[in-house]
Amino acid sequence: MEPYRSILQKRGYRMTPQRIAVLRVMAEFGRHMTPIEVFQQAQQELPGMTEPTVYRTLNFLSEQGLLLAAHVGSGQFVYEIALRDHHHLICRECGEALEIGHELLAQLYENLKNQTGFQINSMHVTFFGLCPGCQEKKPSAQISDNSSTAGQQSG
Amino acid sequence: MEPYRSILQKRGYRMTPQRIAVLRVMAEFGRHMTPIEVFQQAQQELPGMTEPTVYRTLNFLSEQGLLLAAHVGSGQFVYEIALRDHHHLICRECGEALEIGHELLAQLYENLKNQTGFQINSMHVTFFGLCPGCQEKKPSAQISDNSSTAGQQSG
DNA sequence: ATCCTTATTGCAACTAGTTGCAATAACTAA
DNA sequence: TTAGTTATTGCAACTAGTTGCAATAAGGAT
Ligand SMILES: [Mn+2]
Ligand SMILES: [Mn+2]
Ligand SMILES: [Zn+2]
Ligand SMILES: [Zn+2]
Repeated sequence: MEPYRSILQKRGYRMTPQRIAVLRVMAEFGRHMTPIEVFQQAQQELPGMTEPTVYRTLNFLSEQGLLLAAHVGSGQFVYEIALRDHHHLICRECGEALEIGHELLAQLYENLKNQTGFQINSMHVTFFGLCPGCQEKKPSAQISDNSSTAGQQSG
Repeated sequence: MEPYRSILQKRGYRMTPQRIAVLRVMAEFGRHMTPIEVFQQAQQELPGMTEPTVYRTLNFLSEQGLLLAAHVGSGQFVYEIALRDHHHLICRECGEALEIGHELLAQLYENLKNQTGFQINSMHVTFFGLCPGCQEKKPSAQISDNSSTAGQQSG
């Protein structure tokens, strides 16, 4: 926990029991968690803790790079402890999820840098589509109906 | 509006005054809008319309590919009429936003298909980073502090 | 050890978004 | 046209997430 403390202090922020509780929970579980889940767990670590503080803490720690945030599926926000840069592929049909390393996006980010000047640093992107299994079941609605007026599904 | 109607009907859904109102608003404004904005505008088109219906309609039309959804900045969901496939680059520092065509991501999606089998169809992805201007002001915190424990900011 | 500055919290009230369910009304088919 | 099926809506209650502000306490300095 002390490394986290020094990171924050160097930037003029403070380490608090509430932030420790959240970091502890995130480190212990090591997976995507909703704010509500974090709140429930953090309350066990630190009984007095309130909901607004959890939301603010999750947001703050994400900004500081200690946590990763992501939208998965139905627009719910989830968080996880930041250890390795990675991204996610999720099947719109069955929900199957796959984790991929950042290497696969490195070239894209470099191209974007060259063509737009933007230095992209999104290290936890979620892509949606169809998993191999669900592609078979669906007769690839690629060109058939959408083409005229509409584009494609959301991201 | 009739083309939209036939798209939905072919899939077993119905065109309603509420859906027409939302589509009208989205087509008229032609930009990213929050659900609340859409609600206020749609109410003018169709006075009786309620909030839950707007949320459900936005979600439904996104699933059907008639609208695009995206998360921009502070986790707020925005929608826009689906005309052309595109993505967004947003500066974390000053908020500057840039639109890019899908061609820039096509190669990535092809690589993902080859390496994972997933057929990605996210046609409205938002990437965060630093615009050219803000890169100068910030001494590129690339390696300096984050490296040991933490990863990078959220996406 | 004590004081001081101000980042951070808790509270309470608020806004945003979701859900179950009965009533409504598109569309289909006679 | 009319009747029937059921997708969709409105309502109301609910859950999720945000915000202003005064009270608290972390960490630097003495
Ligand atoms: Mn993840
Ligand atoms: Mn857009
Ligand atoms: Zn699948
Ligand atoms: Zn900028």
